[in-house]
Order: sequence, then C-alpha cells, then structure tokens
Amino acid sequence: MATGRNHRPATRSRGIPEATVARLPLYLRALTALSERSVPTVSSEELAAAAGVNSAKLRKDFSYLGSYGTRGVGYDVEYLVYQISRELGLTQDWPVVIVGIGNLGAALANYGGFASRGFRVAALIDADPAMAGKPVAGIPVQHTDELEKIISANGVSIGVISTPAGAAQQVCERLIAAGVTSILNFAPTVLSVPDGVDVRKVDLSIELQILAFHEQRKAGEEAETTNRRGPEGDMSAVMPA
Amino acid sequence: MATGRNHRPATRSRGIPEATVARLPLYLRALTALSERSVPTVSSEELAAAAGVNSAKLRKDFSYLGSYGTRGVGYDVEYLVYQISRELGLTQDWPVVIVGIGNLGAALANYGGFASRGFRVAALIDADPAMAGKPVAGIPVQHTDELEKIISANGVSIGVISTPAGAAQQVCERLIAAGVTSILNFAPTVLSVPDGVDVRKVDLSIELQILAFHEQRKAGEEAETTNRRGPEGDMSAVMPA
DNA sequence: TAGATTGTTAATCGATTAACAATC
DNA sequence: TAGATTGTTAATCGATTAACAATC
Repeated sequence: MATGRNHRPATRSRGIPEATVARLPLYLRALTALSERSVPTVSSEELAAAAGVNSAKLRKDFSYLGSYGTRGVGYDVEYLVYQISRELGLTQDWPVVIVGIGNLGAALANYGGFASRGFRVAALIDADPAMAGKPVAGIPVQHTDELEKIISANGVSIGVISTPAGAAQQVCERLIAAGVTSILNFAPTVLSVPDGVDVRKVDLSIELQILAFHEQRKAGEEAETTNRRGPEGDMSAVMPA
Repeated sequence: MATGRNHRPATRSRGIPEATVARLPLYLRALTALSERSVPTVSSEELAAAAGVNSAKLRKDFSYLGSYGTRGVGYDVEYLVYQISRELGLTQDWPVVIVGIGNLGAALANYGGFASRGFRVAALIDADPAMAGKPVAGIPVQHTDELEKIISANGVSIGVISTPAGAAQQVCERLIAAGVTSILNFAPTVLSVPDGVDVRKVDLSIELQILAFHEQRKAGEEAETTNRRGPEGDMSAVMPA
C-alpha cells in the first residue's frame, strides 16, 4: 500500500508547482467569462484582478506553462483558454461516478458546472436498493453491487464520494480496485489510499471551523480594545489527572 | 473597500500559522473519535496516522498551541480535545445563515456535522417567494427581504452562500453590510470583500479540474512508456492571429 | 521612437521535515 | 534506571512578491 509517488525518474515532469495548478481553474474561469464577452486580449493586471490574485503571481504561474503572452499587449484570450484547458486536461472528456446519492450526492448530480467543462456524470451509485432505478438529475441511480462493472465499462478514472463517513473508506477501496485513480471526497473522514491515487477533500465542517477560528480572533481583539473578558473558559473539568 | 488586514499592531497575535489552523479541525476529529472510544492518551505518532499527516508536523503544530503533551507518554485525549476546541472557538455557539436553498443549500441544511460542533443553522434564506415558509431540514425558509433583519436579530457573523454564481456577490455585500464577517462561498465565483472579512470557498469544479490535471499526467506518463501518442491536440484553430 | 506589459530574477517569506536533546 | 515520546532546532523546500530588463 505504498510504493512512492515518483515511481518513475520523472520523465518529463514539467514541474508545474501544485499551487499554480490549483489556480489554473481560476484563471480559466475568468478567461472564459472574457471569451463570452468577446474580449480579444487581456493584461496580466486585468486578468489577475478578475481571478482575485496579484499580477506578479499570475505572470509567474503562466511562465510555467510557456510564453503565451505578448509584451506591451497582453494575452490572447482564446489562445490562453485553449492552453490552460489543455494543460488541465480538459480537452478530453472525463467520465465520473458519484457514489452516495443522498442530499449532497443529488445536489452534485444536479450541479450544472459539472458537465460544462470536460466532466460527464457517467453514473450515480447508491447502496440503498430502494434508490435503484430512480432518476436523479435525469440519470437512473444504480446499486453499489454494479460499481465495478460501471467503472470498467465506462473507463472511469475519477470518482466522487458523497456517502456517509462510515462507508467512505470501503467505497474508496472498491473504486480504486476497479481502476479509479482520482477521488474527490465529500465524506468527513480521512481516506487512506495507495500511492499513485490522488485524493482531494471537500469538508464543510472543516471550513466552518477555520472561519470560527478567525471570527474568534476578531472578537478577541475587539474585547481587548473594549476591555471585556478574554475568550478563556472554565477548563477545570477537563484538566488532565 | 481596503483598509489593511493588520488594522492593529497585532496585540497578542499568538501567530498560529494558517497551515496549522487548517489542520486543527483534522486533529480534533481524530481526537473526538478516540474520545468516543474512551482512549485516554495518544502519541503524536498514532494521532498523526489517524489524521493523515506526519508526526513531526503534528508536534510542530501543537507546539504553537502550548505544551499540552507529556514526554514519554503522549497527549491526554480529553484535555487536547478541549484545548483545540477552545483554540478554534468551538466552545461557543456560532449561528450561521445559509443563503440560497437550492439542491446544495438544502443538502447543507440537512448536513448533520453542521450542528454537531458549535455551529447552529439560525436561518435559511432564499430569493424565491415560492420557497418562503417551506420547511427544509425542519427550518422554514425565509425570503431574502428579511436578510438584514435575520442577521442582526440572531447576531450572525458567519454566512454560507449557496446561490447561483450570478447572485453571490450581491448576497455577499448584503451579508457584510448586515454584520457578517466570515463567508463560506459555494458559488463558483470570486467574491470581493473588504479587509477584515474572511472568505473561504468550496468549488467542486475547481477540485475536479485539479484532479483532471493529475489524471492527465498519469495517462501521459503511461503513454510515454507504452509509446502511444502524447496528449497534444489540434490547436491550429485557436492559434493567435 | 515612446509607452506598455511580459517573463524572469532574486529576495523574502512561510511550511515541512528529520533529528535529537529534554524529560517524563 | 531504561525506554518512550515530546518539544524544539535547524536545514530544506516551496510559494510569494517586487522589481526590472527584455521586447512588443
């Protein structure tokens, strides 16, 4: 269950930093909006503002992709849309399966932005036999028993897990055994996967907790100013023995 | 719309690194699971494994909070649960509103982990008059007209936006004007906010695109090995003029 | 040519990690 | 005391940023 991510001497790993990769979708979205408005070119300053980053960072990011701009002019919008799309692998179609069709799974299935850009919902899978056959977002839900068959029949390499936390690891393992190598996990649990499999997680609870931390600090600073009591609580009950 | 984040000489900014803050919820979750199993103490090695990080990182993270462990022994689970909860601001109650009760908003409202830990859904808000009064997750949806009233009546400082992209910025501005200072954004758009307001975003489409990038690279490496054609496409149609 | 803007350099900053002295 | 494990140091790595030479 661990063979090392760099299983090859990095043949042609163009080495785009992970932080840059994570911003490319942001640039792409801004560029797509410009494209729809038929804007022919855009400067790094303008595009950076639209994407919510600073322009030095954007230019640095683009420098990893190549020299796609023109000094004194800016970037050709259409050309850059294409280059980033290609870099992200969006010029091909990615069939994905969603496992766990509860409230969240249904919301994901209905999410429009899904299909819009390279991704196609190949199947919806749920463990509840009562769900089988029912259409969600126009796609009939299939039973978990069919999981392996569905993955291989559709050549699925990306799986979305929106099951309860307790089921996620097992679903994850079955997806991987069937050939999936990228997983987007919405279940609030840590998935353990072999090397070579990418996992990204989306966790509402974690995001809220991070916000709460900063909220508290804001409130604390205020309290310091106005001379109220600090954020300390009674912790006698939980002091270690 | 920009006054600088460090509006004060950082009175007592205990300076916990942002990367550490983002991991605290992970540790807390693992600790809570241990607590439920009545495990009294845990080593950095064990806890790190449960949280999916390495132990050096975990110890470094904890060192920012204080010296809560015992050399040769490990960490007292209950005590650490309390300390991290307090650090994250979870020993108090955070009323949140969810704006935009479509598929996703309803899924969020129904999400159990929400209430479990310091957060309470104070209100559900939607712009569709037909939704008003309808209960979602047992809470009647209120109309957007009531937004300001709801925020101030409930002392809400955290808002969740799950509206369509087009409505998000305006909703964001109204939330902020009404007193919200932390926003969790599910709409696929960049929100611009004044300094002092925290925004975190969750974006399915971006996560999938990042996965696609890595998927493509895996496929590319394979192709290089098996001598198939690379991932280049026909780009003559989009070459700049 | 003059003005604009890229692509790159170099400095800085923040995060990760291994190693180990401190100490239970 | 011997064994275990923390808390911290220091080295390394990766990301950000400002500045500016290159060049359209």
